[in-house]
Amino acid sequence: MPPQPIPAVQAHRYDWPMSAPAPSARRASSRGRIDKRQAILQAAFTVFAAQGYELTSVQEIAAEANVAKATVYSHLDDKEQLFRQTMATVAEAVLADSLAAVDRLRAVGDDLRAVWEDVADELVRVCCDERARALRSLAYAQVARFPDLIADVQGRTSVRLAEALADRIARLSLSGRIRPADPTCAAEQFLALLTGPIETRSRMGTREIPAEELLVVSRSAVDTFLRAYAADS
Amino acid sequence: MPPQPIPAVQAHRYDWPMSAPAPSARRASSRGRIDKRQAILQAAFTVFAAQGYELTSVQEIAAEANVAKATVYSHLDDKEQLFRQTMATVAEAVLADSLAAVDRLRAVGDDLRAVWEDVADELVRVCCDERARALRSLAYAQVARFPDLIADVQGRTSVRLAEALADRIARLSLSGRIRPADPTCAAEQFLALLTGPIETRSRMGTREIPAEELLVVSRSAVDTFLRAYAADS
Amino acid sequence: MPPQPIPAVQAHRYDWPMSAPAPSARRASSRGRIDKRQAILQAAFTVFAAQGYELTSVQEIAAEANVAKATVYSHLDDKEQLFRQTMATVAEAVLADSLAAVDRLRAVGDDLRAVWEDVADELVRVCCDERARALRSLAYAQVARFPDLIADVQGRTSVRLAEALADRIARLSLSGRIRPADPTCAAEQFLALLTGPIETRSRMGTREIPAEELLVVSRSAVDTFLRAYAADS
Amino acid sequence: MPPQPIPAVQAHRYDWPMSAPAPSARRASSRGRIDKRQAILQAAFTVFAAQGYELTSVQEIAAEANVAKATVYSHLDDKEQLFRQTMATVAEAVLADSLAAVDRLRAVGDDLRAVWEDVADELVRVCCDERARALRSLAYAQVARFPDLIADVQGRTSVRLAEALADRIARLSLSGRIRPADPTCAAEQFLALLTGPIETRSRMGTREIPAEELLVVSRSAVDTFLRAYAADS
DNA sequence: AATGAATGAGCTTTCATTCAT
DNA sequence: AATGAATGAAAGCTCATTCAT
Repeated sequence: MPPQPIPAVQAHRYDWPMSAPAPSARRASSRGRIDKRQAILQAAFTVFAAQGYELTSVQEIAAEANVAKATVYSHLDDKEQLFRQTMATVAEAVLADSLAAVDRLRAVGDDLRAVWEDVADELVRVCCDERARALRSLAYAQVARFPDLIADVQGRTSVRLAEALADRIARLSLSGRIRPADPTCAAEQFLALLTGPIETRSRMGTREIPAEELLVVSRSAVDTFLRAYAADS
Repeated sequence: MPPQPIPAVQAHRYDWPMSAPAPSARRASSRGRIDKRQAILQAAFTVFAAQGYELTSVQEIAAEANVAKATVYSHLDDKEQLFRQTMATVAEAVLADSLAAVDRLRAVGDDLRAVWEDVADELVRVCCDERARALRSLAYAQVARFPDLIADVQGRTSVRLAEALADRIARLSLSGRIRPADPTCAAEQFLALLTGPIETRSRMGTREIPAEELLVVSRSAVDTFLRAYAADS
Repeated sequence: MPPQPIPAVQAHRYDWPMSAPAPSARRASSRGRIDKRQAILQAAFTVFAAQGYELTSVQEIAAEANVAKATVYSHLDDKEQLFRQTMATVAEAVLADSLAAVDRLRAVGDDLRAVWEDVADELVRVCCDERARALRSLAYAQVARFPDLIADVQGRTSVRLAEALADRIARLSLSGRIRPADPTCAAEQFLALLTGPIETRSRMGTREIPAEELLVVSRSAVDTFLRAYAADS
Repeated sequence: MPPQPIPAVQAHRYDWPMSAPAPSARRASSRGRIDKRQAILQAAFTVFAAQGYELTSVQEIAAEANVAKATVYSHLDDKEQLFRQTMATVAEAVLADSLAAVDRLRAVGDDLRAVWEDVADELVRVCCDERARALRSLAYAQVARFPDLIADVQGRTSVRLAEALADRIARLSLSGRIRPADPTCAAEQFLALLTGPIETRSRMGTREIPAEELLVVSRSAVDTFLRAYAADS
């Protein structure tokens, strides 16, 4: 009888691009080791996202990554480090996508509303993304166990996102498209108008939000935001 | 040597009023049993709030409630029910406070802004309340384990709160103080403007928000809300 | 929430006649107490028989007897005494029935075989009786826990039955119907021929033996017994 | 201070030969694992036999096998499987011995009685064997908890033994040494004549039967059996 | 470097038993 | 006498982690 035949977890699998070093820079064996570490981290996020931190055993992660349990420990110190590394890696990836959405505000044409709607739609897409939702959910869930982790994850995501958005708003303010106001506060409110209703309506990810409902939320957010912050034309 | 000398948990203690039946309605012994059940639920919330569901052992709850572990099991079926009952009870209490805040919108005087600021301040107080924060946090954290619980808790708190708020907004709309708009959407946005920034700034409750910062958030929320929804005077 | 609402056990219920004292000999209240003790013992045997000693909780017995758990303890010292008393009481009842069957050998007519077949059938009936089977089964099952109990139960049943049977055989031997042989040994063998195959075929009571199969066993036992022990006519 | 200093169980220790695979067929490490599994099963039988299923804790089995409790669980799924595997393994071993005894009937010389006495003595030896007794006793005792186990154990022991014996009787019948009769019934009765009195006299294993008493039982069984079944010479 | 095997520590849950009313 | 309530003690089981191969 094989000792622990853990079945593979039924869940989304998350693969993300790594900032891969140049292939020639490292020997093949070293490369293989990095690949395995990579595989373990991805497996870890897949399983953590599906089951949460506590309900996930290291055994399950090892099975998902097709390695032995001890191999996981040879790459990451313990379950805590495994979790932290996983979260950091995913947070980085989510942030990149979010920033890309905000960057669309760098080129604002005549139609101010159109651009904001575009950004809002894109951010909604990122917010509803399984990966982003799982990331937030995991971070929130572990506040009691790893109180510092939340700052870390939020620092890498919401905060930097809000800052980037505030930058755009400041520029729009200078160019007279947005009325004079604290850009940080405005950015914070825009994100709140967008994500707040979505979190509520999705019941923290346990309910699927229909596309048209998402659109309503997105449009309403932009509408309220522009009513409050658009410069009087 | 007592076998399990669990030290008392260092944490806030939460006592909430129960909808107490008339004292004469029950015999003393029955009353005593209810009191003990009450004590167990309060102890449970105290410890759960401080440590989270998984890190909390039933033993610790028993110690906090000054009863034997088996006594806990004689009142609540198992750890899961203990958690659910605790959450339900606290959610009810939080909801009552929130609704009281919103009720202030029933009597709106000349100064529309003044009333909304009053409501906002009161809701912020409830939002930053340790008890409410812990409730949300615990619910979020257990999405993976008890997916239905989140709907239950949100149903008893955010959703009913938003409905009550929407009712007020609808009346204000009819009386011409708020411009015609979907009251549900408006209520949802008002709450998002209030709680979103607070959750972010408090780092999900791991950081204390200074009073003046809270005031800024509250005032900004009202300002944006009224800019977007106040009837053109 | 009532603490332990144990559902009644789905099982045969065993009521047996008690050697009732004369009604006038005791006060009514005392009579009630005896009745309750009686009810507890019967309930105990019902539940023990259905579930075995270990899987039966005192709570279940109390529920079956419609009394509180503590009441059981006020009548019987502890679970062990409860079990022993129950077993002794039932053993007495079973023995009475068995002895009645053997008594039919007191009046042997011309047809020796007919009488033995009658006795065999009657004993088979007692052997397959749920009550007798449960008694043996419970005693066997607790050899490890109560090693002396088995002697007690066997002493009150098989041994005294074998003795009674040996008495009859001795008389038949004297009267020339049975060949000279050790009556004890003969009695023992007759019972073995009867009960051995039945225990095996019933898989210790887990399988129902069809009536015709029982008849075969019974007839075969008598046949073999008479071939070995009937006097040469 | 070790937390669980379980003392070793005072009891017979049962080692039985395993159908060992060729040593070269497996790697040393795998061999080691099998050895340990073997040790655990033997320890389990030792402790189960001494204390019964319910009074035996997995902890005690682990101690007897000189492994940690968790190691037991890594080899066998849970206490139930541990018990079933143990019983199956021992049943197989007991059966082998019993069949060997019956095989002596393949070569019947002139003296029919002598062969049967030889077989009877050998079977009595197997029946009184601590190991066989414990096996039956454990199976009987767990009828309530594992109703199917009894069929399994009896299937592997009594039933197959009776069949083998019936085969021999059939051949003896064909060769005219045993009178024409149902061989199955005859086999069943022979075993009943042998084991019935022994179980009764040994008080289900709680009393040691003196050697001369065993001889009486054995001789009487053969005598009665041959009187009933030997062909008229 | 990778892994099979083993383990220490801990947690949930049950239950016989006692005690105050 | 009867009972609701409370509890001490123990058992089954899991899992993160280590170590020899």
